[in-house]
Amino acid sequence: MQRRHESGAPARLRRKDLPTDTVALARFLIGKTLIHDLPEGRVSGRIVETEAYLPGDPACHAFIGETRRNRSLFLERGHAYVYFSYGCWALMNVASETAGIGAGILLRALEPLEGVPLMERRRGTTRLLDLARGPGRLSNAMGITLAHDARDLCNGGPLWLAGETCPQAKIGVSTRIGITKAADRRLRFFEIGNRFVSGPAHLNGRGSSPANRSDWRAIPVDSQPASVEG
DNA sequence: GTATGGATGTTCT
DNA sequence: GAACATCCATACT
Repeated sequence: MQRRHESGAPARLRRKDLPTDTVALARFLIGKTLIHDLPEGRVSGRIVETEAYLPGDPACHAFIGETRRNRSLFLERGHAYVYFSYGCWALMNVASETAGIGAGILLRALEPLEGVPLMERRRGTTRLLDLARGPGRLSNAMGITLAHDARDLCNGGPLWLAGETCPQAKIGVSTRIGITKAADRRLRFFEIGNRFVSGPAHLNGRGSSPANRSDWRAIPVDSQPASVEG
């Protein structure tokens, strides 16, 4: 679904606005705004896809214990964990839980809102759909690099989270993408029907055959985070 | 629309 | 030296 962004930025999210629980935060972030104020101007986008990496989760980088690479996951919620993936890409996460507990949310896709020309230049394409669909593209379009690892997104800095630019649509849940450990857990969240969500259609609520219906499901509006898996 | 394979560098064994 | 929360081009149905 296409959206025009409204004039004026939504309010900054403060740390106390963020749920502490990792699954709750992953769901909360869908529909919120990621903003980066660069010297060249502002780039921003609507978060449409996230993945939760929980405490004690074998797929979470923090599972092996705190190392130099993953230490940002152990920061208080609202800090960035940015790491280098597959030799080319910086992947952006938001640390969750309380300080000392290693867990976080991978931001997988954005619907571009502001600074589209800047994103196009960084990405080397003018295809709106390809600017920030996928975690590597997202960081590339937003100008997020390893230098942003451990940054606090809630301290008034240039990289920050903001509220919704329009009401949150329904959220779907599926298995996570591109992992081998704990691959059956349903910890990927996305805005149902949004074309800027990455991954195969059968995981995004757009599967054509009825057999694919079981690959994802809508989350009941009032469900508790603990009940969305399974 | 989906599937496959190569490229890339850091981290940890 | 293997693993890796990916992307892109290419070759299919």
